[in-house]
Amino acid sequence: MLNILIVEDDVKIAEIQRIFVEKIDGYTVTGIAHSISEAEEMVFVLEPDLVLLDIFLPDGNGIEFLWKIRSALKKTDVVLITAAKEVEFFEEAMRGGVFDYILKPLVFSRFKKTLDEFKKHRSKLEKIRTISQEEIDRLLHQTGAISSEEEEMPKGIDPITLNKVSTILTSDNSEGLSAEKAGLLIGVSRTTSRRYLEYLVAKGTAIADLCYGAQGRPERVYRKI
Amino acid sequence: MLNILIVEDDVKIAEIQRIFVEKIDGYTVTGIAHSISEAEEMVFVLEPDLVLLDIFLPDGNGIEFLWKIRSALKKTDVVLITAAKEVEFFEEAMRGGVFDYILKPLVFSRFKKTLDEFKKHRSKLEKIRTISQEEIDRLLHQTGAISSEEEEMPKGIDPITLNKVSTILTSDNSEGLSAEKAGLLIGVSRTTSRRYLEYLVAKGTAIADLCYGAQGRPERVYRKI
DNA sequence: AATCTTTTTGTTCATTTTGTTCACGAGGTT
DNA sequence: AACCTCGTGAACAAAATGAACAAAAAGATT
Repeated sequence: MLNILIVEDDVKIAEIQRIFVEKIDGYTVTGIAHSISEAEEMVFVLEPDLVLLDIFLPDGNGIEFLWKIRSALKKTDVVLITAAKEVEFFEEAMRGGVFDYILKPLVFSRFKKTLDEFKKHRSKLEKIRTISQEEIDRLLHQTGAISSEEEEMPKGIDPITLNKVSTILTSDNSEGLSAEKAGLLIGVSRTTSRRYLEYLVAKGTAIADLCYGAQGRPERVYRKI
Repeated sequence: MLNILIVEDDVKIAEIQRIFVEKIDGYTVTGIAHSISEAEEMVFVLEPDLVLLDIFLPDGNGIEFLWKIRSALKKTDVVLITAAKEVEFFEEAMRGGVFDYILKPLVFSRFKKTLDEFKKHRSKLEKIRTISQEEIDRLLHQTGAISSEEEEMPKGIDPITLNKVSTILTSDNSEGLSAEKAGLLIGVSRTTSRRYLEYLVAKGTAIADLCYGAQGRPERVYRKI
């Protein structure tokens, strides 16, 4: 059984979180705090496994509270649940080693996913005393092992063509390349260059944007990350 | 160019790390420290983007040094490179928000993967001011949007354009945005921006109001909920 | 209070580009 | 030689946009 402390000033939202937690097996809510001061009183006594923490509270900042937890409790993890969409908060949260960062409005499916992951995470760590690189990669990034150099290519993707597309995308200095233009530069059809560009987007190596013309459907342009 | 500080007591291994870094585009090694005390002197002056940090050093513990970095430098990330296979260290590192944890012996392909990810990570964060749940999931867990249920877009609504409209509406601090003005800011026609703004109203994410001028039909202005 | 003038909305539809399907041909295998 | 596999691109349906225009909503004028 994992213990949870909810820190959320909005009474109704705190209640929703409690109901959500109780719908998920293996968790107990041992405390609910509606302010940072209440939370500080409770967290060091309860020593919960997990704190569900809001950032904006009337009497303090959730991230500062996160640092207090970090300096005092070595076994308590934190999930931020907040409306703060600014990257600055997210960056601070990452450097504070939060387990997850959930944006409001709270959706049950997303919430459950985090708690399920956390349960898995804890039980995995409990079972082992020493760790391997594969396990680290899985736990830290939830990504499989590096598969020792050889990148698995999906069907329809050829390494040589991919390299060409990737290269001209990198060397492009204008405001993005359309599939048409990219294809022309390499000497393949729009269809093919598009296939590779979309693959890069899916992989996270490139991003897609829209370029609106005088009329007609806008052009999809691709840029390196 | 991202700056790296290497903290590693073994001179030979430190040298290997320097050579590895120089093989990867976009990075410069600005300092090498062979002890914690040297590292402390250097890190607060250099303020590197990334510290490659060992845990066991003759005059101190890398994880304690990590906490010193965390409390003083808000823009410096850390990758642990260590032979410490014990989960306790790994857990502490996770709670300290390390970017990655690499086990010795150091393999170039694994090392490069981390630095490539870090470069992507930084440039992604640079480009955005506000963040979505999808982006968070990507950045925090590298799980490529498999997680959340695919949001079905109605015909005529493109996710990219929707995101742009939604963003400028959120960042608008005046008394509401007209379709005309919103379109101008994004680079689309009034017709298009209107289509998306009305979609947001229908979805309940935005509200519409009227702004009466000196004469003529009043202007419809949109605001975030 | 009826009508005019002004300004912006709401809608239609041509235009442009996307996204998908499927046949083709190169290269390898039985 | 027959068969299979896989990357490619021509062809086509679907989608997203904006110009144009009629309708609407307000104040101004008679």
